[in-house]
Amino acid sequence: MSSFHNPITIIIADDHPFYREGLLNVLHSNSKYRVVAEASNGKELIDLALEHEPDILIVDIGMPIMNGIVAIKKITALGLISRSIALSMHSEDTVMLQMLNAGCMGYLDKNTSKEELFEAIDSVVIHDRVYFPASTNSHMMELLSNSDYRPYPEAVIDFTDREKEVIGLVCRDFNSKEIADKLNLGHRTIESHRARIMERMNVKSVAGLVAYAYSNKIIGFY
Amino acid sequence: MSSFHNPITIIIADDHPFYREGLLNVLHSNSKYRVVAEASNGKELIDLALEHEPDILIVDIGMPIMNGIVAIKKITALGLISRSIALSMHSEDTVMLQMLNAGCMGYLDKNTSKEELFEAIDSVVIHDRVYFPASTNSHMMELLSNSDYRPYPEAVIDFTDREKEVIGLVCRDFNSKEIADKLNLGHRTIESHRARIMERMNVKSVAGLVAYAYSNKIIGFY
DNA sequence: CCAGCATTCCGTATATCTACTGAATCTTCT
DNA sequence: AGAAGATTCAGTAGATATACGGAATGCTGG
Repeated sequence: MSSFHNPITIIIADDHPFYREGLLNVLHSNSKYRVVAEASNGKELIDLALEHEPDILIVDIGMPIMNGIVAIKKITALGLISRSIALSMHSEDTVMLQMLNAGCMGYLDKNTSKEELFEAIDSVVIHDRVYFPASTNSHMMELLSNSDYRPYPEAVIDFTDREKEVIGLVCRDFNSKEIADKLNLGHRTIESHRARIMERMNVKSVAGLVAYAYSNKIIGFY
Repeated sequence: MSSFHNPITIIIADDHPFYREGLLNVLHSNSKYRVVAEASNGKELIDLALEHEPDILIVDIGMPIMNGIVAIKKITALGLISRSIALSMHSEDTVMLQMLNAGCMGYLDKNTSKEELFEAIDSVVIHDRVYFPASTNSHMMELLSNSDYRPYPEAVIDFTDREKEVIGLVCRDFNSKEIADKLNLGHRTIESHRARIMERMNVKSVAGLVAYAYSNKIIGFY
């Protein structure tokens, strides 16, 4: 059903050169695979994906400029490449759900093994099947069956500049009045922004807002 | 003044095998350096440091089980090794300050270059001088001179089990009453915990609490 | 056994946030 | 010019959180 090159062509995307080096090394050790390009952020990834049209993208979620989920979303939206595997740091289940929404077919913890990586690639490219590591899968099932669990709504929300500014200041422990003074605005305005942000994030309180911001790498980690 | 082996002996610590692989590769390419061990978490790092007593530790901050800062702190507390370089994801200045407290002599962004890594190692090991990348340094200066900036108090706070439990639930957007129900406690008890946690974190509100928890990887990222 | 700490609980008062609305500018895009 | 969205501001009410101070219980290591 699925057609692909031989060797399987791959683009890897990660903002850490050493991690890319490691990935590259591992993939290079197996002649079944060929890495045709490397990207260090989401924008680069889009350009390179358009240029090379590889069989699969192996994409780090947390990248500067444009994160992996947004990039994958845009690429799949272009109808270009339907196969990608996301790499994430902490097997965050919310991220996993976002990814599925974005159109990813596989998910790997960043501290995965060589064997699992190969298995994931083969599953997605050759067998055209989604791949999730057994461990995280069961963990997610558990979470999904837990009524307390409330996944974040969309894959990635495009917050406006002002919203991102407010999010950043909230995360830095400033209250509405302090933020208002800082931005020369009324505190009610800030509260409007906060309410709107929380509504869009689908969280109930400032705690959720900050957690969401960190989980989704919206803030620059001052 | 500073004595060291030839080649310079190194232990690297990172929870991601591929990142380790990349680091290893880069260091292996230069005969001046020799990696004598690899750790995938802070506890392992401590054991290996005791065993090998290398010239320098290159340590990722964000690792499971025990993070890099705690590990370095414990190792330096043992008077064993005084030289280490911390690797961090996002050039977070709060982390940088924590690291200095812990006794680190160098700091590198995880997406640093091969050249900068070598420069950092040589600076710390050979010249016995602290190393900070020019970019982050100026940025930090700017932050330090900014009256709004309030660094976190200690390097790492040992929160009690209950506190960590509460921190986790707060980060998951539950309010005091919900947490109380979940733990079968009074909501005032939870508020006491929150107050105590915030006091120790030296933050003013939930926002600061959650931000601190994420920045310091206290929570398990559910 | 005692000191120290973790854990639990609470009253009062104030600060801050959140919900629910509604609405006036301003920019941007078509 | 008109539509859509971003940004700004605000009233009212109620929910939550925070400050400040105090206290009882239980466990643990010296």
